Amino acid sequence: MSTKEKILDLAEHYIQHNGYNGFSYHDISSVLGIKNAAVHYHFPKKEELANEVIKKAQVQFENIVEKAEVYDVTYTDKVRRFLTIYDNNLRKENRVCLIGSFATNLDALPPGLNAPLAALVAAIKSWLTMVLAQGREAGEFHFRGSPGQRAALICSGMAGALQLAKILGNEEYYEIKSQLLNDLV
Amino acid sequence: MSTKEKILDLAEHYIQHNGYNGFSYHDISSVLGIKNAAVHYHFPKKEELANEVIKKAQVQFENIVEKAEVYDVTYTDKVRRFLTIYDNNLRKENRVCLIGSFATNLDALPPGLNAPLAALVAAIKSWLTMVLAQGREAGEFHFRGSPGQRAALICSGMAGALQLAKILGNEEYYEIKSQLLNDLV
DNA sequence: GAAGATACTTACTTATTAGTAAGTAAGCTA
DNA sequence: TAGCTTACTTACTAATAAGTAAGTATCTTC
Repeated sequence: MSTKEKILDLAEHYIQHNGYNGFSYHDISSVLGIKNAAVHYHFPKKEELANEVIKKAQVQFENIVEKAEVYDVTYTDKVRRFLTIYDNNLRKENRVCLIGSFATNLDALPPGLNAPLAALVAAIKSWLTMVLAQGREAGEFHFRGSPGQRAALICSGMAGALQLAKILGNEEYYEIKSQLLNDLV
Repeated sequence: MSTKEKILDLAEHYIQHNGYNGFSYHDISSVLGIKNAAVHYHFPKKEELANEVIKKAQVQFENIVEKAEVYDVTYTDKVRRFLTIYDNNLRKENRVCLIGSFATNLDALPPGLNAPLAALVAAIKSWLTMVLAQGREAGEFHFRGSPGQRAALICSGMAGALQLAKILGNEEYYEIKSQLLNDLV
């Protein structure tokens, strides 16, 4: 893995553990055994670094969508595959949802991050809404409310679950996840 | 309102808008037209300031519980009263849940905040679990899963809803809230 | 009316922050 | 082999951070 990729991974790590204002270029460089100027060489501004982290999440989401398209036959499987994103965060030493982290510290963020963040959230909500609508159409889901509302609830519930897990432990996460899935069928 | 109370209110404001690491004593003092040392006079360390904010939230929660005990006859009303805490955050220029904010930045927080935070979350979950259990016993609720699981889902969903509202707008919040309530009955 | 407490200000310190300018060693390219 | 590019280091800067020590004005209490 290149230094640039390592920096990006560490930035992601810190954003999801400490928040955007809870880490410095020195934190990253010291872990990698390089100087903070080397981090600035790859990502001149912290805002650009955060922007790349968001882009990476967007790509990761698009990969999930693609795999769901190819491999998953049931809509439940598609939703479950989507939720592995959150599972992975839990496994990575109790990371919080990336979007949740940015949203929480939104007023202390460079304003340039707003647009890419909104685009990512909109893409996720739109895809999940579609999957839920189709799943209901196919008779697989029987939830109350509109697919859009339900999609918003799932994203919020999962993001909140990761936060709650940090304080009360991981069982909370799995219980919330299973309820969200149960309320779908 | 005393300067001390004003400082506390501003700290709460910043924690819920910027996160613990997204504001400074200078941010607070400049708004109040005093010097940063005056803030240190009332709250010597930032950790103590944050601790007082948590205590304030604990008191606020206990007031809600007390009022629910006295005024609310149905369990639905008790839950609705509890959810006004989140409504108020939304109204206050889209504040995020206080606990959610601390949880998100947990790894970049003074470790002394961990215990009071966990105590607050435990108290909330415990009370809400009780209300949901009694409401189901009384035939008022018919949700799936255990009351504890359902309580965790409601707290997570509401915290996530406030975060989602910051990015996609306030309608998301109300839709999520109404779904959480609908899934109860 | 003297003594102490309250609520600050002035004037610092030390540490950390994002960011930069200039230099360098190693590898690739014409 | 001369020159360019890549990936850094060295050595800064200016701003901001939390926190402190000493001084001061005002109010309260005996």
